[in-house]
Amino acid sequence: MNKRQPITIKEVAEKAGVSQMTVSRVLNKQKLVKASTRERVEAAIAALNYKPNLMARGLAGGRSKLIGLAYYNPSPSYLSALVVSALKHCRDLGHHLVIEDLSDIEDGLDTTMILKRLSSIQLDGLILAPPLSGNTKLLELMQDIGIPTVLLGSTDDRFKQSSVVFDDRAAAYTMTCHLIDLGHKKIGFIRGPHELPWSRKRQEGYEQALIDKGIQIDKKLILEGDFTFRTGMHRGDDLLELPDRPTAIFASNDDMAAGVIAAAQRRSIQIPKELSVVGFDDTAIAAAIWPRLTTVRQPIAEMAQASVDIISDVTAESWNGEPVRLVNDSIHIVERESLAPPA
Amino acid sequence: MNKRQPITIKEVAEKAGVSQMTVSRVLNKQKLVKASTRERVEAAIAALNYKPNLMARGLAGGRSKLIGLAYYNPSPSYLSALVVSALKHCRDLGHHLVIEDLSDIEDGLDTTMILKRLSSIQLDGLILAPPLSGNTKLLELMQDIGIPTVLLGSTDDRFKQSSVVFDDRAAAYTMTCHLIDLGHKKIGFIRGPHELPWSRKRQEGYEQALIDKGIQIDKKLILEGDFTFRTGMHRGDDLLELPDRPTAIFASNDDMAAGVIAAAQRRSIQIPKELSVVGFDDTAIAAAIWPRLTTVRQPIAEMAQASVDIISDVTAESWNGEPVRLVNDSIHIVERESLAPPA
DNA sequence: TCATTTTATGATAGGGCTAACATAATGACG
DNA sequence: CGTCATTATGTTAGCCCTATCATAAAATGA
Repeated sequence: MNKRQPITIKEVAEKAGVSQMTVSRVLNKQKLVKASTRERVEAAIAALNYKPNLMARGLAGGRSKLIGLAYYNPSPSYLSALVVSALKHCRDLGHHLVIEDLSDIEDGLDTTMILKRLSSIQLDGLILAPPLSGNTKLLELMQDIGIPTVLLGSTDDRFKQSSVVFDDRAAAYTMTCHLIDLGHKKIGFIRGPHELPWSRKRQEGYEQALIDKGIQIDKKLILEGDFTFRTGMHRGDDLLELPDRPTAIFASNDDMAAGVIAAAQRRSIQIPKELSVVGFDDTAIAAAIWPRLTTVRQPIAEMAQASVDIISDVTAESWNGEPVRLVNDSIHIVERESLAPPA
Repeated sequence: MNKRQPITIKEVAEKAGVSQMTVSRVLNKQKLVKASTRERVEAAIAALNYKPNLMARGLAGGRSKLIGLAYYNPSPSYLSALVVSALKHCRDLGHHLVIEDLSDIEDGLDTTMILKRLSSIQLDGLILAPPLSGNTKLLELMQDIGIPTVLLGSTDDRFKQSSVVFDDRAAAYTMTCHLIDLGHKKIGFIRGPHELPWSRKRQEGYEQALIDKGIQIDKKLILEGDFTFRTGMHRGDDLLELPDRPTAIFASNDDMAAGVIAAAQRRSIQIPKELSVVGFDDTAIAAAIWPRLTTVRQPIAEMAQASVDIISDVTAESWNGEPVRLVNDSIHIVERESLAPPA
């Protein structure tokens, strides 16, 4: 039928007996259209089944309705939580999501490549997922290109960029206190890579809790992983081989916690009877192993949604130019089966 | 510096002392440019750090460099494997990936909504991930709009659409034979939802293997799950409660296999000593539990890549109009720790 | 009532690029 | 050296929409 030749704004205008501009105004929900005219135009749009051409819009107006989401070596569960939520919200707001994988951009940071990709596509804004949001050079670059950027999980006051962060420190603090309140005194901690700010934040929360509860920090109980299952298992092995092994292990993400559980199960250590294991993030894997992980929920979906909102707002004309900084402070411990008082 | 006003093709043309069209031809890698001219233009592009404007390109040429990837209620690991791989390949080919979540499109299939979203964005092509690729109504719709579509994991000869499929039947057959060859005779099977073609295919493979090896099919050993960890655990419980319980369980995806392992561990059944468990897909979870899952690898990454290739080719002018149908027949069993000969 | 503000609509001009055709330069060959 | 094919480049006209400014209509007020 009318498939080959898409309807254009011109035809709608004719059908409604108005100018293209009026149709455009209706489409963009501007105020200056009489109610009766608006209705007529909307009827014409519906009748012709008209859909505005994004490309033309982007070209003419400068706004593309395209939001970028860039990441770097993501954990699958984190990525999909992020993508799914961002996507849902994009759709609600009439945007589209363009995913950019910057994984093979080395620390050398191939500026040319990134620039080429990002600046040719006229994104309305860009969401930088961790750990990209901690990459100063990249932030600088974005500031230069002038794409409105939202940093996820990290802020940097040197740049005028919006951000949505989670209080990692407080979350880790809360979880550690929870462990201590249950009676644990020897709590192993597996931190993330030292170069990532949230690794540090989580460790700080852990240490502060120990201090506040009057427990000596034992450096032997603090090991570093890289947020993967594999290193979680290795560091778990290390902790379990200690002559006086911990009664609980707090891994600073779920993948590593799953690794610790695997390590314990290989040694036939009963969880949670002989060893408690807790994680961080509440990603899909937390509920997909047995015993299921007790973990701190990181509100990934909410944060993704907030990021999309910010870009949507920043793109709007009413924006005052100030970066938006959101802190999500909903700390919630998801109780499952991997945690119990010490024997 | 030169950030506010992006460089346009015009400036490049001036700098190189040629017409815009020649620059355009260089950009689009057409043949009809003299080598010396091409070099001059390329130098100008590099010098000015010019990046073509996608929107303008899409508007003028009809090709947007945008490839859509639509899904419905994905498993996180499958989704991220898909996205990451499709993305990588898109980048290599200079495309961008626009993700579309059709999850809340009910079976009623809100045509208007989908149309509105998909047809306004001028996608060069659309990849339909399972189970969308099995949705006849949707396929019909796509055919009508005329977007080149690639079906992932499913074909439908009624439509002239390309597809990339995996031989689920053969893979399940191979795995089942492998179990039997190890000495297993009572093999439980947890199938997927009956409405999905690949659920059926996998079950057929399982049953055919039993038949070929002269083992009676026992319907009590075949249960249905919905590809989630949760139902895997429940059906695992069911199988393990059987008076004469199986020595091996073949779950038709990894999430369900993980559920079976959890169920066994709760009953202190040793894996693989007392029970072997195998999965299907080789997604991230297979290596993120202990014991790690022996599973059939589904080449998600390769298939995603192939899909992108197809769209890229179909978009090219040289295309002959025929749908491309690819079958990936690289069946590979990933041996890990969850499988052993029966006690 | 007419001047003045406010509100609603229209006309025009691109935005950056490519398709399609037109032209110019080059080469082949009798 | 002219003819014709071939290859290389240029010109022009849009693609579909929105910004901007201009105009028209309605509302306000003295």
